[in-house]
Amino acid sequence: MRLSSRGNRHLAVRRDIIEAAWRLARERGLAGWALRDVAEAVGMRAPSLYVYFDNKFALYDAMFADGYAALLARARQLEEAHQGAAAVDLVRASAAMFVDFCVEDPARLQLLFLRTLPGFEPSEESYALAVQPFAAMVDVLTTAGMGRPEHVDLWTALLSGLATQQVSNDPGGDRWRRLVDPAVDMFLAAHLPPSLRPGSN
Amino acid sequence: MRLSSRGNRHLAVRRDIIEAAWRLARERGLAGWALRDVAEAVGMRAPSLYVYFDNKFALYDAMFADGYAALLARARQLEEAHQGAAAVDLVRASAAMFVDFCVEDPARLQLLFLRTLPGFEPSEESYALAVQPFAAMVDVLTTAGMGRPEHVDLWTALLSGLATQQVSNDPGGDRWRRLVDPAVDMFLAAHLPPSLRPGSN
DNA sequence: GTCTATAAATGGATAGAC
DNA sequence: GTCTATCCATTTATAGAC
Repeated sequence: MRLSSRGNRHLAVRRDIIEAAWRLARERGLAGWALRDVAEAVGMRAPSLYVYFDNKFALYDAMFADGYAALLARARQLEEAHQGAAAVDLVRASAAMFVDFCVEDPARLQLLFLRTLPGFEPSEESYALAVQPFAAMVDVLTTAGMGRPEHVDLWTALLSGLATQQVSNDPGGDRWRRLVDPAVDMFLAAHLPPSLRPGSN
Repeated sequence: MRLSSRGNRHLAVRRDIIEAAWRLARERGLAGWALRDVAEAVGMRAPSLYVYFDNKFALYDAMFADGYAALLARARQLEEAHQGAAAVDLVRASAAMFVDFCVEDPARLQLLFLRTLPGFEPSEESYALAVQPFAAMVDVLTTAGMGRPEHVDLWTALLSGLATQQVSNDPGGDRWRRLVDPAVDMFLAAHLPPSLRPGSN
C-alpha cells in the first residue's frame, strides 16, 4: 500500500512533467525550451527532474510514447463509434481524425512523424507503442479492401502531406485541412474495390 | 574594374560559405552545426564570417534562397526538355523531379518546406524567390487543365507527403519514392480533364 | 525527493589589433 | 578582411547537503 501509493505519486509527477513539456513545446516549438523551464512550470528546480528522467532525451521519449498513446486512444474511440457502420465511413472518419490530430499540435507532429529532432531516437518500448496506431489504420484500410502495403503507404503519405502543408504554409487556417474529403474521394475512386462502392451491394 | 573584382571575390567567398554550410547540414542536420564549424570548413575563424553574414539566421536565409534557386533551375531545365511534349508528360516528370529534389537532401527539405527551424523566417527577398518554383509548377498544372487552387494544393500535399514519408520512415530506401508514379496516376484519374486523356484528342 | 552550488561545454557575437 | 581574445548567455548534468 505505501509502496504503491509512492509509486503512484512518482508516476503522477512524471505525468505533470510530460504535460508541462508538451505545453512548452506547443508554445515555443519542440526544441524551444530548456529543462529549467519545464522544472519551473511544475514548481521545481531543474536538478529535481533527474529523479524522474535520466536526461532530456528520456523526457522526449516519454512525450513520444504519450503522443502515440493519445493517437491510439482516438483510433479506438473512432472504431467504437463506427461499430456496424460501413467500412468506408470509418476510412473517411479516420482520415479526418488523423489530419486533425497532426494539425492541432505541430510540435507533436514533428516529434511523432517528422523525426526532425536532432539526435533523438525513440526507445524500443516507445517504438513498440508507435506501431499500434499504425496497425489500427492498416486494419481500417484492410476492412475496406485497401490493406495492401502500397495502399497503406500512399494513404499515410497523402494524409501526412495534407497535415504538413497545413501546418507549414497556412498555420491556423484550413487551406489544406478542407481538402481531406476530396483527397479521400480521390483515393477511394482509385483504390476502393468495386464491390464496396456505394451503389453496389 | 578593381571594385567589381573585389565584389566578385566577396560573392565567391559567400558562395563558399553557403556551400560549406549545406555540407554540414547534410552531414549533421540542419541545426547540427555552429558558425565555428562553417568557418573551419572554409579555412577561416568564426568572426570573419560576420563580414559576409550579419548573423546565423542571415546565413540560413542565404541557404533558403540558394535552395529555391536550385529548385527553380531544375524546373526550367525540365520545361526546356519537354518543349512540344504532351502536357501530362511534363506533369509526370515534374512530380518525380520534385520528390527527388526533396529526398536527396532532407536538411534542405526541412529548411525550404517544413519550416522546422525555430525562429527562422525568410527575408522578403528570399521569399520572393521561393514563390517562383511554385509559380512554375502552377503553370505546368494549368497547361494540363489542373491549375485550380484546390488541384495545386492537393498536388503539393501529395508530393511533399511522399517525400516526407520517404525521408522520415525509410531514409536511403525507396519505399515511398517508387509510389510517385502510382500517386500521379491516381491524381490524374481524378482531375485530368477528359479532353487531355490519352486516347482522346 | 528537493534543494543550492557549480561544473563543463557550447556557441553566438563583439572589440580591437594588424 | 582576417585574426586573437574574450564576453556572455545558455543549458545539460552532477555533487552533495538537507
